[in-house]
Formats: sequence, structure tokens, C-alpha cells
Amino acid sequence: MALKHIAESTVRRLSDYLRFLEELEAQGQQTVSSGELASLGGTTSAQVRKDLSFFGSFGKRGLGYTVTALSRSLRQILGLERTWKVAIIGGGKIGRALAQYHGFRERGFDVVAVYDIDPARIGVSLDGVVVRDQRDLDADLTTLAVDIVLLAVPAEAAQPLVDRVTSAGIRAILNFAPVPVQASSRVAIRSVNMALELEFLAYELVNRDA
Amino acid sequence: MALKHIAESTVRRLSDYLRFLEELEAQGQQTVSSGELASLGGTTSAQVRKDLSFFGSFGKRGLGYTVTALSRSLRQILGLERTWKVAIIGGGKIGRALAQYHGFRERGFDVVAVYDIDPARIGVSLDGVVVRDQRDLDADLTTLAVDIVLLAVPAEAAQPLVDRVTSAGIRAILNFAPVPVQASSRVAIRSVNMALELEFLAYELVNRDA
DNA sequence: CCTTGTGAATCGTTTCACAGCC
DNA sequence: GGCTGTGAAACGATTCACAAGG
Repeated sequence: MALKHIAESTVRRLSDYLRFLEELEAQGQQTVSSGELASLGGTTSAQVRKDLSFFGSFGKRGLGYTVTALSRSLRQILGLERTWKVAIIGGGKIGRALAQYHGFRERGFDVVAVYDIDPARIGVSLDGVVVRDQRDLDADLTTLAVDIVLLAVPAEAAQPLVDRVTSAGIRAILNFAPVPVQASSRVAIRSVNMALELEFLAYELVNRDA
Repeated sequence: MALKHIAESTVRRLSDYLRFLEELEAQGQQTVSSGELASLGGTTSAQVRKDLSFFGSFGKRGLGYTVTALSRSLRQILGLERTWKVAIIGGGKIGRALAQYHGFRERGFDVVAVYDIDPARIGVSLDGVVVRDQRDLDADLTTLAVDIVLLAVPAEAAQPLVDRVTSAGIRAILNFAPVPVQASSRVAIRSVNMALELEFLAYELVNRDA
């Protein structure tokens, strides 16, 4: 299963579906239809069924999907049956906010270390994680068995750090620096660029129904 | 110009191009080719030319684009020739980090107000912006002439606030709550969901070259 | 010769529509 | 009757390839 390449948009929607399923589970709902999942996520029932069909067939015709079973299947597909170790590079405002963000741990992402180069920031404790010296980074990535690196550093520091952590074997990076970064196709990179999101909204404000 | 609907991906790339152009401008470079812009942004020269072609023809054959002229054109297309007033709802960790994030002001987005419902947070000053009582929100949105609202509140508070601010006339929202929110098609909404980005990376770690 | 601008071709995703099953 | 699963159709975005201009 999952032999072909799956579209990024599909994977993101699966995450959304999982969130809804967990809510429905908490409410004790037994089954759910593709139409119901669709309206929660702002998509269509056909889209939901197609998304799931890439990975198998999980529903019962005439009935829908069993909430708990589908929920478990999605967690397995998304690789959420284990916890993942996350290191944050950059102990500035964004790095600190990320380190203290509870939503990560809730979903199985454990922040195991935060790094900075500024001595004033090293040693500070953030929700139980102490900021470490960035010189220890390369060794730590291996000894701590870090899976995912979050980059919360200035623009000019981003690409060199991508190169550095990928050399150390990291294969997944979430970049918050306001600059596109590149790595080998073996490495998964996502960028979150908040200023760019605002620029998109500015564009929409100027051009929507114009 | 810009009559047809332009793909979101195109608009986002235009923001990237603009960033590169500003760098090149700072370095004093006079002209730039589509290929050069492409390699900076990790795309192709044909993509760059196609993106620009939706809005006009900005280059000279055999020569490329004049850095300053294209830069100005893109700023105009993206609606960045004016500043935009931004209000942040939620004075928790994320709201505070956003309020103090310098990257917004640098790109013409002025944080004019931060709101919270917790009396312990109200009155606190964040980089010159004082956290206000959320009860004042509706009136303030009009009197302060807010253009864009940033939502940095818990999941369950997000949709009600979307409804509330859109009723007050807001037409652009950047949502940081970890839940999809919906509004009329007159309103532009973007969501930044960091846990979802991590889940995508987890999926990639499990499935890439599998 | 170099590089743009763009129709045409390709590729990928979403939507449609219906057969199959509960 | 209701709802899934899925080929086929429609749609949309990217890439190709080349004519035209500097």
C-alpha cells in the first residue's frame, strides 16, 4: 500500500480528518460518513473517499467508517503511533514560543533540546528543556536520536544550519526562518513563513472581488 | 490585468521573488534573468516567466528584468505599497511572540493592538503595544481601522472569533489555532498549523523512499 | 547569442457519476 | 435507501518548446 507518491495536499487533509475523528471519538460517536468528515474539514465527500482510497478501503458501504478504526488507521498511515524527537535551533522569541508550545507534545512530538549560540540564552530552562550550546549540536543530534529539527534562526543562518544538520543525518526539517532553504531530495523540508502568509492576505485584500 | 483568478502558489512565489529582488537590489545588481530568480527560489525559469506573465510583461528579451523595476511592480501587485494594520487576538505565548516579531513591521504590517480575555494579561506592554481587553475588540476594529486579524487563541475559541471579526467587517484572517476555520468567500483566511506541519514531516519520515 | 513571453502539451489533482455492497 | 470505492471526465498547474525581440 502507499506505493505511489501521495500528494502533499492529501496527507495534510488526512491530518485534519484525524483531528475530527479524535473529537468524534471523545464524543462517543461510533461511525462517520465521508460527507460528515468533509463538512468538518471544508472539503467534499468525494475528496475524503479518494484521499482514503490511496491507502486502502476502510469503510462499509451504506454505513460509513468506524470512528475508532479509521482513527487508528490514520495514525498508522501518518506515522503517529510512535513519538518523534524534536530539536529546536534558535532560542529567540520564536524558538522559545515553540519550545513551550504544548500542542507538540500532545501530538507525540517531544522537544528534547533547544540550541543557541548566545551565551546569555544558554542554560535558560524552557518548560523543563535547558537551552544548550549550539557547538554541541552535531554530537547531540546523534546521541539524543533527534528525528526532526525546527529552525528558528535568522534568515542568513538558516541554509548553513540545514547543511549542517543534514550532514549529521537529519532527514526532516521545519524551517521558520523567512527564507527558502534547500536540501537533497532525501530530506523533507517544510517552511512556515509568517510574513509571507500576511503578504498573501494583502494580495487577497487588494485583488479579491476586484 | 489580473482579471482571471491567480493561483495561490503563484502569489506565494511572487513574494519569494520579491525577497530575492530586494537582496539583489541591496547588492546593487542591475538586471536579473528568470533563470537566476528560479534558482534562488528553487523553481524553474519557465515557472518564473509564467508567473509574471499573468500580470504583464516586465522583462527585455535577451537581457532579463531590471531589478528595481520588477521589484516595484511586484510590490504593487502584492499590495505592499501601503502599510496594513494588524490586530492580534490572544496574548498567550504565540500571540506574544507574534506581537514582538520584527519581521512583520519590516514588511509593512503594523501590529496596532493585541487582545486577551485574561485580566492578568491585559495591560501588559509588548514592544510598545499594550494588551487590551477583548471586550473592546469589536469597537476597536473599526476605530483603529484594522485590516488583518491574527488569531492566536485556543482551538475552541477560533471559529466564534472568526464569526465575530467578520461581522465587524474584517476581510482577512491569519489563523494560528490548530483547527480549520471557515468564513464567507468574501473573507481571505490562511491557517498556520505547526503541529500539522510536523505530522506531515512524520509522514515523510515513515514513507519517503519506503 | 541570449532571454523573454506564450500557446500547446503534459502532468497532477479534484470532481463526477455510478456500480457494488450493506 | 444510503454510502463507499473508483474509473473516467474535468479542471488546473507546470513544463516544454519555440517564435520574436534585444
